[in-house]
Amino acid sequence: MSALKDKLLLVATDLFQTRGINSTGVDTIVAVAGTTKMTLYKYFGSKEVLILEVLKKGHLDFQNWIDEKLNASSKKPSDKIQQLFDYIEEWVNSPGFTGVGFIKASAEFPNEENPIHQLSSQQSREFRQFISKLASEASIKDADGLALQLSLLFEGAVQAEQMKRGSGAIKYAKKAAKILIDGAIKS
Amino acid sequence: MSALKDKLLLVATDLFQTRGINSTGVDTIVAVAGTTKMTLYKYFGSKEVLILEVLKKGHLDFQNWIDEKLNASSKKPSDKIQQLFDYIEEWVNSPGFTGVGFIKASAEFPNEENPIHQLSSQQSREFRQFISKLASEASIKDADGLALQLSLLFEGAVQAEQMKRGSGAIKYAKKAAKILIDGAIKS
DNA sequence: CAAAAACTATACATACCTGTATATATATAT
DNA sequence: ATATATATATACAGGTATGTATAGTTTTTG
Repeated sequence: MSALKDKLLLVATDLFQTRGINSTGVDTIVAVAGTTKMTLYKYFGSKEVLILEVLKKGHLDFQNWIDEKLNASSKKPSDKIQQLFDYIEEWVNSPGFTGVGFIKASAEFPNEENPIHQLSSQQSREFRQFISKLASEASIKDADGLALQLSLLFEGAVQAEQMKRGSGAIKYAKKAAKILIDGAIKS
Repeated sequence: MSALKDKLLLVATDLFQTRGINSTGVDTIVAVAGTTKMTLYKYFGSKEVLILEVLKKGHLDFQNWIDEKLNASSKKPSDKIQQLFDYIEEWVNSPGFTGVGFIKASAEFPNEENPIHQLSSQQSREFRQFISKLASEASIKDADGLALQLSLLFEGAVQAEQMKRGSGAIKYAKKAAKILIDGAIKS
């Protein structure tokens, strides 16, 4: 991967999150990245492609990070699901955190036929399936149901944290998650 | 209130939710409303004012609707908080539902100094305080904590429902809410 | 009926957007 | 050292956005 392409992805990720996707022009992106439009359009054929790649990279980075954390800390499935929100909290509170791409993207592109909306929707679904797999491995009966509930807490908390940093939303989401997980295990 | 102003607010509300705020031009709004830009700019001095008024009306309408429902069904505080998500479900599943304004608006205007973001943030806070008051009247100890958790579920579920209609998110949010409320009552 | 208010029709100024065309400079590699 | 790939600089085409200016029409009201 070229250094400039990487830089463009990094800058675009930050600007999209802090200023919004539609409100960020390609001129701004290349200016901040220290390059020109010609280069941007060489690596990404259009702004839409750039947005899609930003979303893909963000999702992949998060998935890899959380996967690594969970595997490093414990091998027991029942521990993993319990620790999920601990790591989400750590991730949200990390300095570089600017939000979750697919949550904002789906709000800015509500049309279901739009490729950006479709990718966002798919990533949300993938994350839910990831939680469901954790729940399933922890022998929880209604794994899909619990996964949906936990993903609601996750998306709600990230939303709240984006709306106002340091809102404490994650802390209470974590507590709620524990209650829901414990309830799902017993039943 | 003028009939045309009302129509403009109605049309703008729908278009903002279904196509996004930034993606909806004033030309489109006046065309659908069957009037002209001159009229729009007479009632609303700018697009920003229109957006703010759309948000205010949407929030007020929802608050009035849910307030009325809760007061009509029961006078017992402990019933009210339990029924909150029943009515939210009814509201989300109603035909006219197109989403929650302040959730999308805060995503499209992430800058905390933007008046639209500030109003969205305030409305989210107001709704949380409304839940907190319900919880408090139902003699729940950590009313603020529970309110935050329920609002996360609410925002997450609406987000999910906006992302994909008929996702069943509300149903599971309701179940989760019940668990969290019961847990908060006992402790 | 006549005056005032409300509304329409249309053109336009200004700014910004994405995407491209053209020409030039700078590394890198054989 | 010279060809090739990579990046820059800049201008511009075509579209769309918000907001305004001007003039004419309809509706309401006294």
